Amino acid sequence: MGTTQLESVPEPKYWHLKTVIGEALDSDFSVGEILPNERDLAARFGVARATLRQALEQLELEGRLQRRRGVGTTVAPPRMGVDVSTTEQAWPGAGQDSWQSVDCQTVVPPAAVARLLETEADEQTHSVRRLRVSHGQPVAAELLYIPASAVPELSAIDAPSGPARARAVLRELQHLEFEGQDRAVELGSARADDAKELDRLPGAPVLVVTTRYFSEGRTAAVSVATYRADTCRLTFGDSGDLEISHHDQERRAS
Amino acid sequence: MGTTQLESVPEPKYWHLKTVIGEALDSDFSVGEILPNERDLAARFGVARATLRQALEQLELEGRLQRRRGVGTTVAPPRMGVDVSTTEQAWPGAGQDSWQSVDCQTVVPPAAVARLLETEADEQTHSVRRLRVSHGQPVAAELLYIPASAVPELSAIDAPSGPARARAVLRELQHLEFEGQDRAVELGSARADDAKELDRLPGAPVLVVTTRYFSEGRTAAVSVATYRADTCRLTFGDSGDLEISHHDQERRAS
DNA sequence: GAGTGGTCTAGACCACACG
DNA sequence: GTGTGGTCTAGACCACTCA
Repeated sequence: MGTTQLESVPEPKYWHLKTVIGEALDSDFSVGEILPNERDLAARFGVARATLRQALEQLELEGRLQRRRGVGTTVAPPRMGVDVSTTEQAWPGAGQDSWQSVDCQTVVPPAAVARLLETEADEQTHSVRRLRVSHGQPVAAELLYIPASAVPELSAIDAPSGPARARAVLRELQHLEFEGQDRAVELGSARADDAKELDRLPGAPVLVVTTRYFSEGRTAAVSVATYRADTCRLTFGDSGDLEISHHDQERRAS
Repeated sequence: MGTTQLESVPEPKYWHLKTVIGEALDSDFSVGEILPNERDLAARFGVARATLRQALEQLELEGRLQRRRGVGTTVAPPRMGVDVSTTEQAWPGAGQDSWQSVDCQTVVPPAAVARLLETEADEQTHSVRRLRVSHGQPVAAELLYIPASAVPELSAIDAPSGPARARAVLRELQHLEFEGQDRAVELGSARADDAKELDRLPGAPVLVVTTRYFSEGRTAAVSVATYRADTCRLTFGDSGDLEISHHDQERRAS
């Protein structure tokens, strides 16, 4: 009787909110503009703050919003394309590769890395910390693991740690014969140390790029690079100028 | 007096929980095993259910848990490696490429896709829907856009829609000269239609792979493929057997 | 119908940035 | 200090799966 339309599958409020706000971002806001605070927005839409936050979280995940504690919520610029192509086959640190070395230590790698390196679980590796900056922003933090046995000359390097040692280690790497590399991308959440380098909170979504470097028939190095998922689009090949946002997709006609 | 240790930066409860549960998963649970329900777990750890859920969400995001409404929470198997390398340069649908065609329609593409295709905003395109299945599970849903003007022969195909038309369209594509492709990966959230194909809830995190196909000096096709971020690790090159989980990384000695 | 995860509420307090 | 987003609580109800 009263129900003219049967809401067979009621859409969650936060999903509907996300759509509404997303459309508002397209039409009424420009990049960098600040949104009303969460309490006001929640009141305006007649929902609890937690529900409003669920919608904002999704929009942030899609790279459309940027939220900073103590500051506010702003409209994010389009994601920047970051080249991670494997076409330029070379050791990390070769030439000018947009990474800056931060530190180097000697550590026993985590089990997963040891497995990739095909070393004993407790074998020592050099661990180089690097940071990738693009357009003035940190976009990725990397840990590069090199088995001590792969480059014995490294034991001769003076500095026990620090950026100087990191650069020296990378320099030694170039002397090995490069036989290829291997890459994988998956979703992860930022560890505390990575989050700090990337200016994000721990647990922030990141794209984890794992690279294996081969030399002399074995795995000579493994790199685990965590890219900010909110601000980065990883590009392979010459698609650096590619300009697409997933949210721009719409439902096609049914 | 009473405070022997100053908790300078108290770790969020959900973060600590995530760590504790993560360790428990490694030591006390095996793949496929079901966890206690959320209400019991929350009570056991002495936190609100919302807080417990925040921890579980993170673990699910990292591919360590699988939650299904009405069923329960289970320990997820390691992510499967899905090859998306660009080394095998060819048109989509060529040979046996692990995709199955589902449907084909004639639509005006979303603005972002039109931009990639370098077509007018309202130009018609063929839109092929494909599904990728790996190890018996759907891992990706794709929409492939081909400007009507790029392959005029397509207007002669009989079927107005359906898988038969999809296959016919792909067959026509093979006749064009292949000049290269372009790929980008970014984080997104599943649209309602993709979520349904992937057996996930709308908004679930996905890895969006955008590919441009070039022919005769122009963009002849654009593919937008959304991969389940929880179950997939995208591999480039011959790293299909790569076995790493990000969570396996640990803090290195400071 | 019982049990599960998913959504939602209306509060509270905390950590942080900035003037 | 004030205002922001981040965390947390203790409930409630809903949608789904399965016996």
